[in-house]
Amino acid sequence: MLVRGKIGSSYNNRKMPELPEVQTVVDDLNRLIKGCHIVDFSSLWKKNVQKGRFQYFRKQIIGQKVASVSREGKFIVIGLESGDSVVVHLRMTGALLVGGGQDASTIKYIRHSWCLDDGKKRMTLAFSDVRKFGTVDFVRNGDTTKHKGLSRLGADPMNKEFSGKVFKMIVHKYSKRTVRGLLLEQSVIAGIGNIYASEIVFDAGIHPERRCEAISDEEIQKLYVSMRKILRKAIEHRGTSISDYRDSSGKKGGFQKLLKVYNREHERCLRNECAGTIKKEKLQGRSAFWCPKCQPLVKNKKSK
DNA sequence: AGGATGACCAGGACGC
DNA sequence: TGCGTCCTGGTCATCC
Repeated sequence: MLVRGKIGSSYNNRKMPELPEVQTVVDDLNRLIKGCHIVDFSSLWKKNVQKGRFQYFRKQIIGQKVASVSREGKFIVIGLESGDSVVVHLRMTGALLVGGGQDASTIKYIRHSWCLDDGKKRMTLAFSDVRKFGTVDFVRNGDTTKHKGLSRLGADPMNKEFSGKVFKMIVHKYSKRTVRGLLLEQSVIAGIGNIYASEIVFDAGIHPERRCEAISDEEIQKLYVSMRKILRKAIEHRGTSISDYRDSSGKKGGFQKLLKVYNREHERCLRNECAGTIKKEKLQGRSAFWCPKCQPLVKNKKSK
């Protein structure tokens, strides 16, 4: 029996599924549900299914076959053989669990479930979501322009075409933004959330509030390398679990052991030779963590 | 007009 | 015990 009070004691320290967590789920689903037919769909929170058009959603997907699963920013796109798509966003506490992945900490929060058939047996794909912010939508012909969230997504930082050159152009274009603000802006760079934004700027040794126009080309390059490195490492470790995140088997990720600043307020900086203390502050309404010694706030230049 | 700010959504934890 | 506040990301309205 899980003692939830203990697990959730650091409630402000829970985590959202960001790019690496979503990628982990997508990779798992590709392995587990590709080729399955959708036999049935039910929901206990219809409000978040196609903005309340539950019957429409259900009708569109039943009988369809799962062709592939992919990621767009933090969205999970379940491609169907007809060309239509089911678009899922886990928001803060969502998890997609296949078969027996449910445990005590997730089973009581199942909001929607799909009954799938792989030709030999039936299985359940369950959407567990404590906060009920997660959404499920149907998109005809995979036309992403018809989906509000998908249509507004910026470039994917893990895409091969997202080069250092492209990143530099973005940083120059959004010169008035802070570095952290830029990393978190889904319409520019898709997939980075609070945890990884803090980890990336720490790795690059850049203060989160530096303005884009004030960072050197060398720093832009550093930031680019850190962004790709941190995200790649987190995917390798199957994401970060602080409280809620579970992969599709209900298991936690492993990247939380490698976090250098996130959730470490008042703790010692982990960089060798640094005696700094990790600072936490709300920036643009979200908690940011950084080491004031490793990431000094170099005065932002006034624009010329 | 671009960027910042705040409300909203939901509900568990926590302080009093 | 119970109430108010906090916290979280994405979206949207509003303000400067």
